[in-house]
Amino acid sequence: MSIEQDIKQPRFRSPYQRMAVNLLFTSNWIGDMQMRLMRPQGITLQQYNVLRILRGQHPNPVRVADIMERMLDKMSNASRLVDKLVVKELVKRTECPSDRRAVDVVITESGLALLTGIDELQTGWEASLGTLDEAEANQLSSLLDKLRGSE
Amino acid sequence: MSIEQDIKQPRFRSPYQRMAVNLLFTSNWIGDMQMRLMRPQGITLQQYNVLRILRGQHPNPVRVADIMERMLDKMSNASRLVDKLVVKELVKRTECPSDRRAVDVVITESGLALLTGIDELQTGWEASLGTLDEAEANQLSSLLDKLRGSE
DNA sequence: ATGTATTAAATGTTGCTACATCAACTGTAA
DNA sequence: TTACAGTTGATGTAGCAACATTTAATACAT
Repeated sequence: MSIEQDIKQPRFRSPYQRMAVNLLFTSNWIGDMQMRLMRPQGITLQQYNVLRILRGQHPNPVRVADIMERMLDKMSNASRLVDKLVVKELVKRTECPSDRRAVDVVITESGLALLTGIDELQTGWEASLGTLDEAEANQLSSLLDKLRGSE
Repeated sequence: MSIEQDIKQPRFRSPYQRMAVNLLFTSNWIGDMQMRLMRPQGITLQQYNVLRILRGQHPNPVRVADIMERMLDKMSNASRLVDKLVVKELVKRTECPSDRRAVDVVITESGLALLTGIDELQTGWEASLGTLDEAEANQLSSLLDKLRGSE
């Protein structure tokens, strides 16, 4: 369905405005599906992102500042996200011995197990994006990269 | 810059995962710029979206439910967004005479004036997306439409 | 060694989303 | 007319983003 129909706006000022609106809309559409995927697992999308980052470095610890740097949503409160994950016992937080300001965060076995389960769900979800073939998916990525190239 | 560099993740499971992550990231990138555009105007991005919808129907009133339907971010609290705009005197809220459950919302002169000023800023901002030419912008939109086609 | 600047994390505030629920109102059928 | 289902908007809650500020620890210059 065209973006015009999806948001019931018949005209746009320019191809650029149309593209920008389409991007925000499609991103929400994807984020929404991802969120619905995570909820039954007891975590939110942002908590999942933190866990993924931690798994990427496992068994090495990751500092809160490093987590922030790698998050998609810029930075803000990785500290509070880690809080929630500690409560769920999906990560462990220990004071960094070499720098007592810093905090080392490590994913637990329980956290790794959760991610393993989610991996399967993710693979299934990606299959539902099959309206684009691989070449088109790559082309879309390239256009996005080029768009941001302005910076 | 490639998405791999932007988020410091060297590999993705598939072109589809890469595309999805790229979409979320680029959408945040655009939303961020838009937000910075709005803030000096004293409104948030979501409040701006509500005003745009109201201007589209001006001088006809729009119901809260209609606003929700047209918002990019699905539905939730158009009611509270209208609250904030009423306080700023950018919109007026009156009980709908034909159906006392419904609420008619209309943009004020002050609201229209604000949007006129923002229009210029938007046009300037769109120019900064010029790393893509118009054909590429249209192509990107088409790919996004096709992606959502799965539904 | 001491004072200053810098860094890391935590925390407080505002605004938003998603969801559930509620209250008021309307339409319809018995 | 009355009962009930559906609709419209408001509101309460949890979670996250952006931003500013605070606290603690460290680095550095004098």
